[in-house]
Amino acid sequence: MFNIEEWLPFLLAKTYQHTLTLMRSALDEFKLTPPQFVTLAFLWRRDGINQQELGTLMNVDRTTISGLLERLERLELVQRGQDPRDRRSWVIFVTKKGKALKEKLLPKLDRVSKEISRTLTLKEQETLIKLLNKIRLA
Amino acid sequence: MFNIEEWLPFLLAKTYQHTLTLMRSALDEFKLTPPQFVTLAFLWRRDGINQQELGTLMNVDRTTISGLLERLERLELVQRGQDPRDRRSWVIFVTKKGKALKEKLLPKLDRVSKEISRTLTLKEQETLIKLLNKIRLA
DNA sequence: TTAATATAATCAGTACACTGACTTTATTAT
DNA sequence: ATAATAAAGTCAGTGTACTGATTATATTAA
Repeated sequence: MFNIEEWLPFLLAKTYQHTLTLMRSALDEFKLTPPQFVTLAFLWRRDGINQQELGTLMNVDRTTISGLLERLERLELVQRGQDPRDRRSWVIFVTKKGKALKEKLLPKLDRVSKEISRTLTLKEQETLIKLLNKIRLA
Repeated sequence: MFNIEEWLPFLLAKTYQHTLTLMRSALDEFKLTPPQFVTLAFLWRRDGINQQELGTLMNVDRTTISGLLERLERLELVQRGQDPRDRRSWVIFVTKKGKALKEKLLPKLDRVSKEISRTLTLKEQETLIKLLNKIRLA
């Protein structure tokens, strides 16, 4: 018998929604959304790439990246400049303001993942990450 | 050091997106979206409830349920009728057409969850479901 | 009973996330 | 060198998912 509540896609959807709620309250004071934070987190590591490359790293559609960066630019956290070697693409840079957020945001977001998995033992947390990674990289 | 790719919320987001892609191709021929299917699956079990109750079961916001049902009604898969005992609420019914989909959809969707977790052993699949459930019901 | 509160649903507005069409610039093939 | 193709990004349109405001109906308290 099919039980939707034990169906993997449903469980993933709901646990993900739950993390979104926690992230939103953590990010609220910064006027940032969860996907905007994730985008920043990728750019902190890999500055100066183009939208295509960023989308590939993040597993996000090109049109979605477009909008995300537009909003991050409006917040003055990133800046897009022309790539002299390929005039089709933008090169994305994190601004000083965007870099300054790093120290404040990381501890907050660390707490989010602890909060989500607070009912799991440390070993279970590791297992969960391992299994999700196995699916993701399949 | 913070590594976004091993961060639980990110992993949940990406595995969930992956399941959405698989679901979309499974549901394509039925002109149904993943959340629309989930809604139907809940209604197959619990017909005649109102939007509030459905939202609670599904963990979905009241306004989201509103839109989902409007689209399912447009597809003639559900129908909303007045509740004589409380004129504020609708009572939701699955139509004959909506019930008929059950036999066709369930096997398709069963295959989706198998496909997602095809790189996991059976034991790992059980573990994953157990851990996600633990988070969800926390 | 009337007034204050609460509840069910909708509406307006914002942000993802995707598809498909389009523009601009690069690359490749003839 | 030109034509065909591909790639980077944007735009329009649809569907979630949310917040906050509003409407209509119920419930509760004075």
